[in-house]
Amino acid sequence: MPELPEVETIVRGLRDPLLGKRVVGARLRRKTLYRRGSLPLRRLIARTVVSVDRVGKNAVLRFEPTAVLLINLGMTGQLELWEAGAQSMGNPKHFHARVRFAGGTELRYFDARRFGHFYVAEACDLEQDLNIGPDPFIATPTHLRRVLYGRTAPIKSLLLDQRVLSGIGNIYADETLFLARIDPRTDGGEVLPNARRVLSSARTILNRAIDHGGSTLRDYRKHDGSKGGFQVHHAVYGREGEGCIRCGRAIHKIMLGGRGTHFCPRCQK
DNA sequence: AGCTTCGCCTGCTTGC
DNA sequence: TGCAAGCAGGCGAAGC
Repeated sequence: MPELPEVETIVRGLRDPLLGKRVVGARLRRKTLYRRGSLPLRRLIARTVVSVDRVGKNAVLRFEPTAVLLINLGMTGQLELWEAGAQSMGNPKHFHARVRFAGGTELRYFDARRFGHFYVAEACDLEQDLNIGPDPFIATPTHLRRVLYGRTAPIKSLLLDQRVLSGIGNIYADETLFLARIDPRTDGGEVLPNARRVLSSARTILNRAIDHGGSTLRDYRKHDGSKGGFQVHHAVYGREGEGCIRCGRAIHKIMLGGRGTHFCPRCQK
């Protein structure tokens, strides 16, 4: 599942190869992958990439003359950087879009479950149009306290809400709460005194994950087709029944807000 | 408004 | 062995 570390890894890999390149062809075959209000992908033809960044879990490419391409990978989206003459790594069965650049480089999009979204606009206010909050590297404890104040939903569910904090998905929500030693079922409003610890834990986990190129459970791949390495460092996610790395007690798995949630009942209060 | 559930979608896993 | 049901979940919509 491409969360912040996975998208950050992909974006870093795409930045140098794409900066300054001019689009000579672009096509998205499956219309359902467009986010509402998007211009067609071919609108990018004859424009040049001037920046490649990440906002929350989205990859954001900006162009001159003015245009912006926003890609959300959903659950199984893959961005492959393809060079002329190379073998494609993606499954052709799930090939949905390509952007061709002068010189022969292509950006290819694969997505088995098709939960991803493309959004093309002449200009856009990202935070407003995406309706997302700051990511954990940008957010302050004050911001977190403000958005959690009085909330009765479980903190785990609120960490998944991109309007509260952007970039965190199911894996890193569980890992963050383990490091912060907070029970995922705790009411959001009761976490206010620990907002600083939640934020610093999120940053620690996300930074570690980025250092390892993200977590590959099944589908996630970097831009060059290789896998991430952080999955072997998960403390709780996917470790139901195994021993807690801190106290040895079995990790529990419950459903919270419809999501599988992993935690140590002894270490997380 | 806030909280929860559902639907989208495919492929791997589980159970009969 | 084979088939059907179960499960995974990011995100937006719908229901309460």
